[in-house]
Amino acid sequence: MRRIAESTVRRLSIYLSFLEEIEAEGVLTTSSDDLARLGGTTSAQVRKDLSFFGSFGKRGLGYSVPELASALREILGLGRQWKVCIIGAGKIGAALARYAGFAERGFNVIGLYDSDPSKIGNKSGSLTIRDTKHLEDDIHAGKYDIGVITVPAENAQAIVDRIVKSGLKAILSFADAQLSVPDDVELRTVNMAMELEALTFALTNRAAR
Amino acid sequence: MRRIAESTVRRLSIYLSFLEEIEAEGVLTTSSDDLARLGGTTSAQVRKDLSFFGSFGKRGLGYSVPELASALREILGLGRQWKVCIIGAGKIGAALARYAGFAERGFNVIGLYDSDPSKIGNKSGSLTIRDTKHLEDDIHAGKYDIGVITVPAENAQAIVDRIVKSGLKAILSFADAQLSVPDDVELRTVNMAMELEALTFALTNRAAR
DNA sequence: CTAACTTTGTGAACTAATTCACAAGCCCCG
DNA sequence: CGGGGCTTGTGAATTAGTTCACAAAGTTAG
Repeated sequence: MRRIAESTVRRLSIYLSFLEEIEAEGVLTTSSDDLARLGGTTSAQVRKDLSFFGSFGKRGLGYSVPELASALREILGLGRQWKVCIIGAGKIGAALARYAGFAERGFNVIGLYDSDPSKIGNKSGSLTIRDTKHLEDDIHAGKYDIGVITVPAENAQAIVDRIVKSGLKAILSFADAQLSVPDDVELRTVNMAMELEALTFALTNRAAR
Repeated sequence: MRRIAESTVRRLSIYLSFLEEIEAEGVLTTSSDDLARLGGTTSAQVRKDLSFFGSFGKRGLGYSVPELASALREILGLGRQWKVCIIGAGKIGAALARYAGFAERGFNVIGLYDSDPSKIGNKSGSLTIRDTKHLEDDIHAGKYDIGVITVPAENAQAIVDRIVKSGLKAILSFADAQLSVPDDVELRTVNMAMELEALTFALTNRAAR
């Protein structure tokens, strides 16, 4: 399989969320044009994106909503349950731990860690906060597929190094820090400062656009 | 000015955060090579990114850390304070409202809204939760530059429509929904589902990469 | 002052991503 | 059952973004 662009994967997510929405409404077929209108792209782009993975539509007719949704779930790896741990039981970590949207998509948050002794043992929702010193053992035991990092920026790289060393291959970081991981580990960073700066850049340079 | 790529703006943020880090350590000069190593890019990319905005270095020597940091702050629109409101005082909204990282960068969260009568009037940190029915008036009064949306996905578009109509030009959304805004409004979306799906896509298709 | 050494800034070359445009396939109607 | 009308799937063309490669400009040492 050819290397798939990140932008393509992002759009597949968008298509899928739209498909699930209309699937729930009982809509049976849709078209690349419909998908494009919602996703803010073009119908050619939609078809090109899908074409990397196969051929899912019927010419003259469009796509079967349930079939395409199911195919996209498979492509995106949503055909199974994923075990997630959150490291950092601060405000954001706790908010994420209780975020229902995760479970709906097959992401089961089954571990929450912190290094602050005053937090360890406390409950956050249904989870008991564990000491980060157990992280290595828990990861080795295959407890988790994905780690979510919500520790302060200055501790983030150290935690990442530890969990990478223990064999975790996918990390989502909310730390305002530039992290580095080996090539075989997938890292995504949600950096609020960066998003806000993209906004202020646009506001400041509006005249130029 | 030529249209600046989003990827360039993102990298400028990364360069700036590195510069501020070493500025605090008292480092006086740096090079495109240093900036590249940290940002996970190449020195040519760094120089190209900067070249869209002018010429900031000295050949043979590199860049003055304070000067380049200051130039980047100016370019990114961080040379001033920004007034931010958060709409949706749920878990995530409340966590963001108290997030110290915002203020450090000149983003002052001075308004927090919710439509739930049981929340209105409550305090979250130093902010009192206001009824969303005041949003239009407050925006018209010029209270805010940027709106952060943390309402449930199903209400997000309605809120966006209201604040756009009231004249707000920059929105950061955390709702798991595809939102649409007019061309002259800048919208960024942080979609957790999408980030996780990018991870599971990578995990599922690892062999192919 | 000159030569050796660095590092920037930037056209040119290259690579990646998007859009175009149209043949191919399928449905429906008469 | 054949023709008109749609919509897909996909090479080709275009546009956008990255990397190369080197002249220009500055620094340092002798």
